[in-house]
Amino acid sequence: MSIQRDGGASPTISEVAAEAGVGRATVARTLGGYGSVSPKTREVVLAAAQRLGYRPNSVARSMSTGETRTLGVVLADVGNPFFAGVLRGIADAARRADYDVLVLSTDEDLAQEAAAIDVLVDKRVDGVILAPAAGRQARMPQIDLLEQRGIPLVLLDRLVDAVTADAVVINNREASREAVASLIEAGHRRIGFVWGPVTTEPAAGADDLRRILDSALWSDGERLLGYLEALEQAGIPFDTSLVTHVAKHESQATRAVLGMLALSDPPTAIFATETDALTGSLRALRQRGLRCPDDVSLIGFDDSSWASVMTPAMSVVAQPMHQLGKLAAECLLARMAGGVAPVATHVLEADFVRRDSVAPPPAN
Amino acid sequence: MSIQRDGGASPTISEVAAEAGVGRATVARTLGGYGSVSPKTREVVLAAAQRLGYRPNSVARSMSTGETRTLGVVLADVGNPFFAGVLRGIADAARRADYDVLVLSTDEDLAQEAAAIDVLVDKRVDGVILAPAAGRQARMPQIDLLEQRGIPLVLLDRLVDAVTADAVVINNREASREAVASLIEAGHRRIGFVWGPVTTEPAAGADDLRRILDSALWSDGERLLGYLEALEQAGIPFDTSLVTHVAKHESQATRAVLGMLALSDPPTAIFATETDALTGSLRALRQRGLRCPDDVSLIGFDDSSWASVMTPAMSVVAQPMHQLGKLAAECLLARMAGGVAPVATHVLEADFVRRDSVAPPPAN
DNA sequence: AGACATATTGATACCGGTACCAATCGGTGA
DNA sequence: TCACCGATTGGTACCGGTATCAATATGTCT
Repeated sequence: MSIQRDGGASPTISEVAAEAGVGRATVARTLGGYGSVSPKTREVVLAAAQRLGYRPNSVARSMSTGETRTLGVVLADVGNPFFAGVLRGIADAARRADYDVLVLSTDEDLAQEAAAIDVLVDKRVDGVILAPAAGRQARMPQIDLLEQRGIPLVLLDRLVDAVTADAVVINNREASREAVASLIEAGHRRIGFVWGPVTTEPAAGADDLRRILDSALWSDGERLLGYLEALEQAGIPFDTSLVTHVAKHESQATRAVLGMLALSDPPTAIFATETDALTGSLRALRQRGLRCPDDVSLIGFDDSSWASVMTPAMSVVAQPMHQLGKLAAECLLARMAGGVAPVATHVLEADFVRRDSVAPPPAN
Repeated sequence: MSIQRDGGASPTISEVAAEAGVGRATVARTLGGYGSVSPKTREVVLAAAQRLGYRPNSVARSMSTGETRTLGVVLADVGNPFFAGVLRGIADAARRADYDVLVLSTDEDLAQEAAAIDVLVDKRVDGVILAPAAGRQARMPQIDLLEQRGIPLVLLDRLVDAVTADAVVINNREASREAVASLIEAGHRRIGFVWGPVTTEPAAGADDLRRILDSALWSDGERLLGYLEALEQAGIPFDTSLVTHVAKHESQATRAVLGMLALSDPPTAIFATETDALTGSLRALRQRGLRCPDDVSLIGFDDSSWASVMTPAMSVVAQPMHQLGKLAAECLLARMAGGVAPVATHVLEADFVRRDSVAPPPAN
C-alpha cells in the first residue's frame, strides 16, 4: 500500500480501484460524486485514493464530457495595463464559476488573431472572449468557425458589424464627447485629437475621415465621432491637421503631437484616447518646454494611480476595466449555460474624471 | 460531400476517413505528418478534411500523447503592471515554441496558490512557472506534488529556501543598495523605506527585522537587506520608524508615509520598493503639500512611461519585466525538453535609472 | 517468372476518465 | 421460505486522437 508510482506518472482510477479492491466504476462514482456508493466502500476508496495521492485527470475528463472548463481570451496585449485589468476581471469571474483562462495576445494583428482562434477551437475551450483586432467593417472568417462549432463568443471592448454575438463595451462616443466638451467649455477651440492604432493616410477632411472610420477599430472610431460631435455642437470647424493619423506606439504619439505643436495655429488642448497617447503627448510637451495646463490642457483615457498623483493630476476618461472583464466573462458563462437571452451589447459607462490638467487656454 | 455536421460537433478523423474512403489510420498519418502515405491518397484525404473543415482535437491528442502543450503560470495578480509585463514575456516565448499559457492569480494568498497548482496538475500542463506567495522559509507541499508528477517548475521573481528548482530573479539586493546609496550620496541620512506586502508587527530593531525577513517574500527581504547594507556602509544608524511594516495596498503606503512625515525627525528621502508604494508615497507628499524633490527625494521600483514623463521624472529601479518572463519560459522549455543542466538560479540585472526626483535634502 | 524488399494501408490497442446497463447483494413482506 | 424491490456494484462502450503491427500492394532484381 502507499507505493509511490515511479516515472512521475499519476495514479489513475484503475490503480485506485486495485488498491481499494473494488471495480473501476465504483471508484469513479465515489470520486465523481454521482451514482450511489455504500458508506463503507466510499471510505475504503477515499483512503486508497488518499494513499496513492490520486488526482483526477482533467484531460481525460474533458475527453469524455466534451467540456474543458476553460475560457479562451484573445486580446491585443496582456502587457497593456488596460487589457491586464480587463483580464483580471475575466479571471476573477471565471474562477468563481470554476473555470480557468487561456490567454493569447495578438498584437492587433489579424493573422495572429485568426491563429489564436484556431488554437482555442483545437483546444476545445468552452467559450471565447475576443477583443477583435479588426476594424468594424472587417470580415472575420474565424468567427464563423466558432459559430459552426457552437462555441459561445463574447466581443470585448470592440464591435464588428458582421459579427452577431454578445458584446461588452463602454460608451466611447459619449465619454469622448463629454471630455472634449469640457475642453471647449474651458474656452478651447483648437483641440488636438491623438488616437490609437490606425494605419491609414491623413484624412483629407471630415468626410474622408468618416470613410477611414470604417477600417478603424470600433472603439477608436467611436472616440473620434465623439470628438467630432462635440466640435459640431460648439460650432467649431473640424481641422484635419489636429487629428493624428497614426499613433500606435508612444513614440509615434509624441512625434504626432510635436507636429501639431509646430503648426502656425497650434492646439491649446489635447485629447489623448489611450494611455500611450497621453504619455506620448506629455513627452512632447516636455520636449517643447510647454507646461500643462498653463500652455496646453490635456485629457487622457484610462485612469491609473499615476494619473492622479502626478502634478498636475490628469483629467481622464476612466474605463471600468475590471468590471468590463467581469461582465464579459459572466455574459459568456451565461451563454455557455444555455442562456437563451437574445444577443445583446452591454454598454458600460466610462467616467470622466475631472482633475487639474485642464485650464483655460493661454491669454495670448 | 461537404455535408455540414449538425449540433456544433466537430468532424473527427473517422468522419474524414469515411468521406475520403480510406481507413482511420491513413487519415491520421496524413494529417499527423508521420508514417508514409502515397501522394494520391494524401491528396484525397486532404481534400476530404478541407471539405469537412476538419480541425484536430487537441484534447484527444493530449490524452494520447500525454502532453498538453500548455504552460501553467501562477502569479499574484495579472492586473498588476509588473506581472502583466512578465506574463507578456512568458507568452511570447511560449508562443514561439508553440505552447499556450494558462494563467492563475493568487492575490498573494497561499491557499489560492495551492489550489492553483492543483488545477495545473489536474489539467496536466507540461510545465509551471510560479511566483510564490510564500516567504522564503515557507514549506510548500504543493511543490512536492509537481515534483512527484515530474512537472518541471521554474520559480519567478522570488526564491523559496525549501524549493530546489530553476529560478529567474533580479538582483534585488544590489539594485536596492545602489538606489539607497545614491540617496545617501545626495546627502540624505534620514531615508524612509516603503516596502511591499508584509504582514507583521513593526520591527523592534535591526535584529528583529532580520527575523521578520524569514517570513517575508524573498524579493522584499532582499530589497530591505540592500537598504540595510547601504546604511551600514555609510555608517548611518538604522531607525525602525523609517521602515513601514505593512504597505500591501497603495492606501496603506500612503498612510505609512504620512506617519513617517509626522515624526519629529522625518525622512528627507523615501525609497519605495513597488509601484504602489511609490504612487502611495507621492500621494502622501501631495497631501502634506510637500514637493519632490525640493522637500523630499524619491526613488521608486519598476519603470513605466508615467515615471519618465511626470514632473519631476522619477528615478526608479527598472526591472526587465519582459526579459524576466521570457527567460523563465525559455528555462522551463529547456527543462521540459529534457535538459539535464544543473538546477540554476538566473539573476537578471535591474537598472537604476537616475532622473530628477532626487536632490540634496532641504537646507533647514 | 519467382523471390524478395519496400511502400502503403487498415485494424486495433492504448490513454483515463464518464455513464449506461446488467448483475449481484441485502432486506422486506407475504 | 420465497418473491420482489431498491441499493450497490462491476463490466464495458464510448470520447478522438496516436502508434504499433500485420496485411497487402508495388516494384525490382536475377
